[in-house]
Order: sequence, then structure tokens, then C-alpha cells
Amino acid sequence: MFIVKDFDLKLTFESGQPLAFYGEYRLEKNGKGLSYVTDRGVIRLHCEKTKSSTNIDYNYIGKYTAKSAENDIRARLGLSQDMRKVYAAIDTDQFMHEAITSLRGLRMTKSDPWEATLCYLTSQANNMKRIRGTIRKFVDVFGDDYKGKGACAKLFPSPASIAKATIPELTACGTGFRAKYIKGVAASFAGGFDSDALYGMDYATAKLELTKHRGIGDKVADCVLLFGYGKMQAFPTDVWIKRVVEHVYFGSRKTSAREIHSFAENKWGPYAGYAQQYLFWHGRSKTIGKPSS
DNA sequence: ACCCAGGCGGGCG
DNA sequence: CGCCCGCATGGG
Repeated sequence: MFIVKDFDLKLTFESGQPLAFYGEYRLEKNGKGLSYVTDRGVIRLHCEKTKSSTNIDYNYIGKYTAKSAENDIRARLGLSQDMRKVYAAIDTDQFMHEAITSLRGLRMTKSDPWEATLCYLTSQANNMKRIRGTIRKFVDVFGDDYKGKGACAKLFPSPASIAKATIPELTACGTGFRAKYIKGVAASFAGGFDSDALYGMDYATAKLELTKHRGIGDKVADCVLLFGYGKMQAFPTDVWIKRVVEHVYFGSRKTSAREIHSFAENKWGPYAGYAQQYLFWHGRSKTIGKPSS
């Protein structure tokens, strides 16, 4: 059982983070529930909001102990983050203040590097619904089966299992033109590429290592660093962020991704990634800057 | 029919 | 550098 403040499961889950691509969010009898798949099993959460905090209960299937499951949840849902500090750092102007007021409790989640990589390779020129459908098919088709203690579950597919799939098998999951990138990067993660080594690298160096892969460009690399490695200075600049930042901070002037990165680094520094997530979700909810809005 | 979706690589001026 | 294009595919 966790008791935390400034935590909103629905916002955290639904704000376009990788957890939503391989997890399941649903209504339960007396509150909200969430389950997600990892390479070790399935974790189920149940949340109850009280006046001043949120109580999170959980159970699990798979190669977990009570302790390792608890650690997994704390890390993935960002339960150790100091939200007072986060909000103090990103509450820089009227727009961000509105975003914080509207989205209080939205946490940055932390997936495994490989999970985030697969999710954001799939995301390019794609929409949330189809991304989710594709990742869920990956789990169904390529995920190992866990069987034990009267329970069974599909696990998140390994790099090796995706690497040995054929291109037609991948496109059958709805990847489209991204299949060749997915297969190639999976092969790298399965052998040769030491993904854990990037934890020990600074942001810029780790980004260089990621973008050596065909199919991982500037934006996907930033997503992997932010959502997969927890490097909070990463500021993924997609079409939405570009629109919102141009509209709110640049008087609707067309601005290059390079300039936006520089702006974000100066304004939010080590918390730029957090600011990005609030800009992204708040901007989308208000369709800020979008043509015909 | 056309446009868009949490882009990227490649070619061109 | 910046700009434009093709890349698959389903939904507005």
C-alpha cells in the first residue's frame, strides 16, 4: 500500500505516456484500477482518493516478490518524485500555472528503455489509438507466456523476439513503414547495444548513442531518454509541443526544434521533460495552436 | 477525395 | 542549414 499526495492515476495513465500503450486502465467497483505488462509479469493497481492523498493498493502475477513489485510500482509511477520541487521549478508563467492547476497529480512515468524505444518507434507519424493497438498486438503475438502458481499472463516482448520476427509479421501488427526500423533496433538491443550503459551517460552523450540507430531521430531519442531512462532534461519536440510553444512563447512565429530545445533548457533546465508533459497534455486538451481551432 | 497522426532518412539548393 | 518528399494505414 502506498499513500501519496499529488498523484492522479487517470491523468498519469491517459496523458500519452508509454504505460498507456502496454497497460490497461479501467473502472472498478469503488475506484480506478490499472494493470500493466512488463518483462517479468503483470502488475495490478487499485487507487482510492481521499481528501488529502491517494491510496494505492496492488497485486501481481509473475516473477515478482512483494518487495520487487513495490519497487517496480514506485519507479514506474514516479512515486518518489518530489512534486513540491517539480512544481516550483516549472511554474514559470501563466500558461504553465494553468496547466499545473488543471493537471495536478500528473506524474512522469518511467518505463524500461526497451519498452519506451519500441513504443516511440511505433509512434512516428501515428496516432495514440493505433500506437496502443500495435503495442498490444506485439504483446499478444511476441510476448512470452508466464505460467506459474495457477496464473498465466503475457509478458512484454523481448528485443530478441521482435528482432527475429519477419517484416510481414511486424506489419501485420499495424506498424506500416516503421517495421524495418523496429526490427533493426530490436536486433541492436538484443545484442551489441548496451542499453544499460546509457544510464551512466549524460543526456547529450546518451542521445548520440541512441540516434546512431536507423529510425531513432531527435524526437524519438528524447522520448526514450525521458520515458525510458528518466532523464528529465529531455524535451521531446513533436508537432504538438512545437505548436504550443510557438503559440504561447513565440507569438505564433515558426520556430525550429533547435531553438525550442534551447528555449526549454534555459527556462526549465533539469525539469524540462516535466514541463513538456504538462505543455503537451494541457495544450492538446485545449487544442492550442492547432489549425481550425 | 483530402488531411492528419507524439517522425525519420535522404536528397537538393 | 532549411525545405520537401516518400513512407503505411486508419480515422475524421
